[in-house]
Amino acid sequence: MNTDADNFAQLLKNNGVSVTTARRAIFHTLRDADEPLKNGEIARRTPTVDRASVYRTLELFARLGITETVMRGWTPYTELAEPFTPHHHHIICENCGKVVEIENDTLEDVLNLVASRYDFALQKHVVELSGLCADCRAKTTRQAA
Amino acid sequence: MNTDADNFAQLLKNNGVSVTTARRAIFHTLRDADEPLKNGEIARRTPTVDRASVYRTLELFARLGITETVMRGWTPYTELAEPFTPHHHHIICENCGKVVEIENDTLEDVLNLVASRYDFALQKHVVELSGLCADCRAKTTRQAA
DNA sequence: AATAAAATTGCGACAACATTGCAATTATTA
DNA sequence: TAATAATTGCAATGTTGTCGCAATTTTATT
Repeated sequence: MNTDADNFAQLLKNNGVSVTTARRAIFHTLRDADEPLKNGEIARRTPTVDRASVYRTLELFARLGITETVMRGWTPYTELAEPFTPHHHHIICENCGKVVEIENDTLEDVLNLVASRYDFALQKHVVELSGLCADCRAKTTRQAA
Repeated sequence: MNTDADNFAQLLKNNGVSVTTARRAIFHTLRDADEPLKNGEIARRTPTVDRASVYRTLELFARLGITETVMRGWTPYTELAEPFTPHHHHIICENCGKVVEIENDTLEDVLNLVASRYDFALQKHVVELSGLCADCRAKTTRQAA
């Protein structure tokens, strides 16, 4: 078991970069959080590693596809990508901030369809949806009327 | 004519905030660029307005839905939203950086469908697709084989 | 297991980006 | 056009991200 950590190490080796304690530490921070974090926050939660190294590592992770970036408000958040976390998207309530993970094959299919229509081979995609959740919609409607 | 600027002024008034030269200047910067800009870049391109005011204004614009934010790489970019710019998405080639605007109703429909399935009333969405364009795919394939 | 070579890290200094309080200015209202 | 309210600029400060280089750690080799 502990397959994730192993896959992670393997992935680094396959790409000809070293498997270091710093990289493991940052990977674990991401793993433990299991939700998107600001880059600064990742640095803060990994005090054993220097800020500069954190950023360099994060850049590496992104390049190797270990992490992905999502937008929340105006700030970019980083989270582990596909092999280490199930593929999903978020939908955020603009009023209460509730975040729900969504998984939907139709959505994926349509994205690929659209891409191919423009003669692109889709590699990555970011989908961020936001609106009003049922609860807030009820409240808002009440006071709006 | 000059409807856009009028709509803009109207929108501010409707929301009970002042129509100021600073706000007009920033609006024009966005308008002239007609592509997403980093917030810092917006400040740089609007030297008549103090940086602090630019950020405060940008925050206001976002709140009023005048602007939207898209992610490119790790940095958030701001661009004018719906009423002032036609609704569209981008697909970016990871190799040559080519950016193509896409417009597709099916995509929109699916997004709404998905949202409603989670009991959300969709208000905004960000969709960023990236992959390989036809040209680059041809080249890449050649050398990969 | 020991060592040489290569890769990565931490450090310190720095640059860019963003935020805050407050006095001066500008827009709005009557 | 004067009074009031909103917004701006300024200046100081915090935060985030970057860079070069010497010290350390990892990896490859024996």
